[in-house]
Amino acid sequence: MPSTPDTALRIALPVPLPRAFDYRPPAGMDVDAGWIGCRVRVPFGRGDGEQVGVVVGVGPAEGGGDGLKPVLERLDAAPLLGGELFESLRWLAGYYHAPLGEVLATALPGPIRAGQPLPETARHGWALTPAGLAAAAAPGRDGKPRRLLLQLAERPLGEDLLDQQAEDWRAAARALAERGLAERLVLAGRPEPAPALPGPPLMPAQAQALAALREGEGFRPCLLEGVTGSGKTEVYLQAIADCLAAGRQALVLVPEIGLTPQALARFRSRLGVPVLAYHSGLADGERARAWTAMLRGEARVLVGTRSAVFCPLPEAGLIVVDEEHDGSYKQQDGIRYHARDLALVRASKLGVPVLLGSATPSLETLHNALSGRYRHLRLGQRAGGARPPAVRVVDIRKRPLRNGLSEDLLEAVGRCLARGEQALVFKNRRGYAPVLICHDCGWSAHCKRCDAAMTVHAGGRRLICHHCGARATPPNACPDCASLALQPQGAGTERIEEALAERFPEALMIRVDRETTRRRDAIEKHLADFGDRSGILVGTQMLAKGHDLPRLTLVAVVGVDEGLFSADFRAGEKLAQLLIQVAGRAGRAQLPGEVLLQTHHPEHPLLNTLLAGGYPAVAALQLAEREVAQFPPYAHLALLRAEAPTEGDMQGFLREAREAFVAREGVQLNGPMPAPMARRAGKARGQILLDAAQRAPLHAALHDWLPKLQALKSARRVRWSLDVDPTDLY
DNA sequence: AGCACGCCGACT
DNA sequence: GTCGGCGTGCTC
Repeated sequence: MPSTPDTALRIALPVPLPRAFDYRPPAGMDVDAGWIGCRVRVPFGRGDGEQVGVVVGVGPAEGGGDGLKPVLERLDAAPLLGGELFESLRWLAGYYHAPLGEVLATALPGPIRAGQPLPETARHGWALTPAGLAAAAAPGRDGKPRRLLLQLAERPLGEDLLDQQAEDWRAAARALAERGLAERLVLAGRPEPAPALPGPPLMPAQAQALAALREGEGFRPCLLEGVTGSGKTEVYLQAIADCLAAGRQALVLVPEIGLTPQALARFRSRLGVPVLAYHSGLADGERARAWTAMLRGEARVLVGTRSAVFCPLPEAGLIVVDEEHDGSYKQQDGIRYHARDLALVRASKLGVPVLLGSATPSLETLHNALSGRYRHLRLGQRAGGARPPAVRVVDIRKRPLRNGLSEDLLEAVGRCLARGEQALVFKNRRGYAPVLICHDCGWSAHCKRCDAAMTVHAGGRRLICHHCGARATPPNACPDCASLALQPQGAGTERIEEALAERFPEALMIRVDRETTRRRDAIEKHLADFGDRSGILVGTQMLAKGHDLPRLTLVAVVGVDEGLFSADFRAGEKLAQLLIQVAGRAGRAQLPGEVLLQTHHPEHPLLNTLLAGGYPAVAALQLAEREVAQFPPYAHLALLRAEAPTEGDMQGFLREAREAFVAREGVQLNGPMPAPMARRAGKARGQILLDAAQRAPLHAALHDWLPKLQALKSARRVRWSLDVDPTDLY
């Protein structure tokens, strides 16, 4: 469009205001649509404040164009956000009812958002000199330099790629350089797609799944359902190799605890191109570099956690979402987006296949697969002929428990150790005991700032609130009745470890939970130390997936009952997923596995269904329940949460919010109601839940409602947020 | 969210 | 007599 005197630039800024801002072009500059997607520096607010924003539109100013401030500086010569990614981010802003500026701020790596120039992404590599090429053609003495020489004779290799293939190539390279046979240089352009290294032969089910994935073209959402060990990763690898061979980029999303060095190493050792990692543990500069390398097409494969879904894919060929049911794909603060759902939207706009993998698919995804919206690819049995583990329910009604452990369970652990194998005792609760109770009057230690009991730690010498982090020293006597009969009630991982150590004093044992495993790679270290020696692992969720434990044959689950009677409508689904995941750790081809579920409710339908029919049966049962109760995926939810220092402010806001809601056909408003934890960290918490059978009226209602909420004076006294498709109703 | 402007308590 | 508390209003 021609630039007229009143042409303005619409700019999204990283502020929580639901609109863009108009600016005048920089003095003497013409603007056109080529500015859209570029970053600009603009004056903002009173005083001399500046912000970096993104141009989202060019056209006549809405207010006539008078009194607009000028753009100070254009930061990108070419759009940073173009085409599909920009469209997908617009979709995200609309779907989650979040300001576009904030969405852009969430999507861009820190330094890029802050206006820094795009980082240098050039790769250094090694190539043979003419003398080197001649030497490669002639016979020579075998050794590391010789092998590198032959490798480089085929093509120059990037240092990233050499790092991926062997850790000790640098000495060999230096030796070649000293003899004038090889030289270090900057590699221009993109990595040549090299043939993938051969993997194990595919089993029939894997080959079928791959063939079904390859069929057709354009957007194809596929659910790859297969139990632990059925070879999902092998299908991913082949699909990625296809994608690379076609000269296209691949994005692989993994859960937060799934991006282990082993997982990365597996991708790296098999794909003939550099594999970039992207996760929250990366330094700002590294994230910016990986993002930019994808933008420039220099990087071909990116494996990352939730936020990796925002990386540019100018030459996309495939998106993989591993463990698609995993809760870490949903962001739980700021813009509460679901990375799996954004991955689907991106794949659709990009016209590429998206592969959702899981042994225990979310009910949403399963529903889409069963109704034919997604291709449903199934992998049947475990690789290498391993049998599924035998599952036994241990009924502990009226049985004495020693620190939460039944005699049955202890004996099973003893037998496992006697065989020289490994046992995993799983308890979804860290600490010594979940509550300190007075045996005489029933008093229990509660957090002053939360509606929650304090967890006993350090063998009874400390109380910690798991919700706000508050610490306290346990009283010597009951504050209510002065009795000295204060007892830790129930058991967490710490107490279970203690009890097992008492019973099996000789056994090697480690505990893996947030306490013992602060750092990201600490699990790896722990498990590497453990190796394949016989012993006991005690732990929480953290132990449920990943990490190869070849001698693990017994999995004992101690904390089943909490999940059976939770108020959360997703509790059953989550418990079934967790049990399947943790049970999947037991057993290998040569060593059959055993799983024990210790419960007070052996007759519970969820456990019986799981035992009789596995996850598919539980999923079918849960889907039927959701349909009757009109919960997702048969209905759609949005949750307005509010928290304030005083109960009155919080309730006042939610009351006014309710009054501001304009009734709409097909949308129900429930509440205000207290949050399941009505007080947390000293704040009163409440919520309003909207539900609707169809998305369209729900989103129309939210579109009308949000500006009204923003305008409420009571909104200033509370922290509030809207969660579209909440996964937890707390 | 920042940030500035604006009217009421304990300090040099 | 000031420094500063955070209430409320605005940001092209």
